[in-house]
Amino acid sequence: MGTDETSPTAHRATAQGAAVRDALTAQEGFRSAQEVYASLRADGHKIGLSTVYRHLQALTETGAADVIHNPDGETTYRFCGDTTAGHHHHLVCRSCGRAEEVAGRAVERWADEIAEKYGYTEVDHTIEVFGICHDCATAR
Amino acid sequence: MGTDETSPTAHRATAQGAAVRDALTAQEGFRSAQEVYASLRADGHKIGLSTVYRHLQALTETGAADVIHNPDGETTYRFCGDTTAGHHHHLVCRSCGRAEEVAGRAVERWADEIAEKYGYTEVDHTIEVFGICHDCATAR
DNA sequence: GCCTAATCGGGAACGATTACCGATTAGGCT
DNA sequence: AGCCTAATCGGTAATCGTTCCCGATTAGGC
Repeated sequence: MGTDETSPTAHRATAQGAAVRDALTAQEGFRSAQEVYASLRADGHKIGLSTVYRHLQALTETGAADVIHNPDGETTYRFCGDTTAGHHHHLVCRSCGRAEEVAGRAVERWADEIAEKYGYTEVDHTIEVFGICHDCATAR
Repeated sequence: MGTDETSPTAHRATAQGAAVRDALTAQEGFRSAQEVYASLRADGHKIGLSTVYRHLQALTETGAADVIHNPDGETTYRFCGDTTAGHHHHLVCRSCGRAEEVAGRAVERWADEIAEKYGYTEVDHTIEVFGICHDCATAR
């Protein structure tokens, strides 16, 4: 029912739009717009940086991609197959960029509780967990 | 106990260093380097932008200031009187910038748990809660 | 095929932050 | 008190990521 309306992304189907989505799908972890752009060019795609940003934002808006700002303040994107997944957070590997989606009902509750305790409303939050995944750890 | 070693900040006591710290202390919420710079200039201080950044970073390194990246990716600083306070998070008002320090043992535990569950080590996390404080809410 | 509007993409513009480096200044020493 | 040296300052240029602009290109309905 009321999920899909006309076309996947938005209006016209373009090669560039597909390329950006593919580039994101092709890899596990979070990647910056610049990285996506670089890898597309490396693959021989004719695409502009502006276009990459444009599509990345579009994907974000439709919920097809997750965004996080890493500790350095860089904006990174990751494909999120399940548009209906709704709210969730990430456990991101600092070394390889790979990420696990984690639900964490407990944190949501905690956030709501302290917000209420201090009388804050319209609450929202940023929660990301960074670490070194098992593979990267053993690889040392 | 073994906290303070020689002098408060680092080396020489300078007027600019004090000015930056004062500017930060003077207000409750998180403020960007640019804002601190602007308010210092507005107060008639002769200080350079580079210097503001320098001191802000110094304060951060000594733990005298907390840093967070707001959802827009801006880096903001806040004076943290208690250097021994250790790890904590913030409940920040989106409207006035004011913030409450919250401990949240529960979240720490949650973060550690999921990290362990997925086999991640050297775990660290970013947790900030944003909302509208009571004052700002009623002011509408 | 043609036409029109949406999408591209290169480069300029932008805002935040860092780097550079000569000028200034704190403060130990005499 | 005055001097000397090294640390700090601060203006400007450089960097980096991201957005804006606008003429060129292209999808796709007719």
